[in-house]
Amino acid sequence: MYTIGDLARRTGVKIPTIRYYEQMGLLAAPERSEGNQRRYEKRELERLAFIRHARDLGLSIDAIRDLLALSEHPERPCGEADRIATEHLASVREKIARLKKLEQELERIVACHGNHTIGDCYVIRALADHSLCESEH
Amino acid sequence: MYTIGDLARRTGVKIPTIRYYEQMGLLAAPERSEGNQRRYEKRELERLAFIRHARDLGLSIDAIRDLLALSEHPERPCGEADRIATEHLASVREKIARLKKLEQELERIVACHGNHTIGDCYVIRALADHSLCESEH
DNA sequence: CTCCATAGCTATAGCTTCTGGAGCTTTATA
DNA sequence: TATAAAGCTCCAGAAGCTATAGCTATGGAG
Repeated sequence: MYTIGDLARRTGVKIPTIRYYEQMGLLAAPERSEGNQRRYEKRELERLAFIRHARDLGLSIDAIRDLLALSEHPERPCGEADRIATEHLASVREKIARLKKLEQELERIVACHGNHTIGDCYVIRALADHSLCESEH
Repeated sequence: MYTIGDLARRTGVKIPTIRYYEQMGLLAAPERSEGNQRRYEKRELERLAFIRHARDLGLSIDAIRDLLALSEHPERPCGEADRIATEHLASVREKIARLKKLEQELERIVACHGNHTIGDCYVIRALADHSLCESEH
């Protein structure tokens, strides 16, 4: 039996976050002690570790809920799990692409290196005038 | 004189967002018509375009507030503006690095291609067992 | 057995950056 | 002048937590 604090220490998920996951339906409401404190089994520790890992990978709460539901049916085909992960990979790649464009634009903007005045600072002028940008963003 | 709708059309910032920026102190409360509707000058249109552009580049509301304050003093040195932009560039680069790690991990995870069952699906197993990961994240 | 620190409880609010809706008023146009 | 489009304020919600207040339970020492 684990207390909520045990779970927090073992998974690195903060206590209020564990309670929040319970509220969000990622974790079932666990048994309680006589004094109304949550008491968890090993299964729930593993489930929380799964959630933590998926969150670290950037999956949404909704996607995780779906994956957890799928994982309860080991005999079913895994196409759906694959679809969720693949879609997420695509969204990660999109984010990377977007950020790289920003990176380029920012590199150009900071080229002024702060050694003159605001009045002719490229940072300020570039922000004020979109047409100074090289690409869309 | 522009209405709030004119500003929205010209900058691509939605009307509730313009009002939100006013609340957040990025835009000063503008003049009002006799019927209490907001009426803007060209200056404010330009200011909003600046904000829009900076948001597109991913700068926070706070950073933008600082940059706007700086831009009111063209005679001052621009080191501070440069610092804000440079810091932001660094944070963009960090995000890119983190996302690339995620991308790699997800690529490995989706390699199972959904052609078997949940029970031996690599997506599910990888999420359940962090030790299957190659790098930290 | 009592005391105390630590840990847990609930409920609620706050963060960030908007977005949307309800219910009403103003403005512009025909 | 009638009416449609656009504006107003206020409030709630989305995501994923985090923090606080005010209280109770637990576990070990003396």
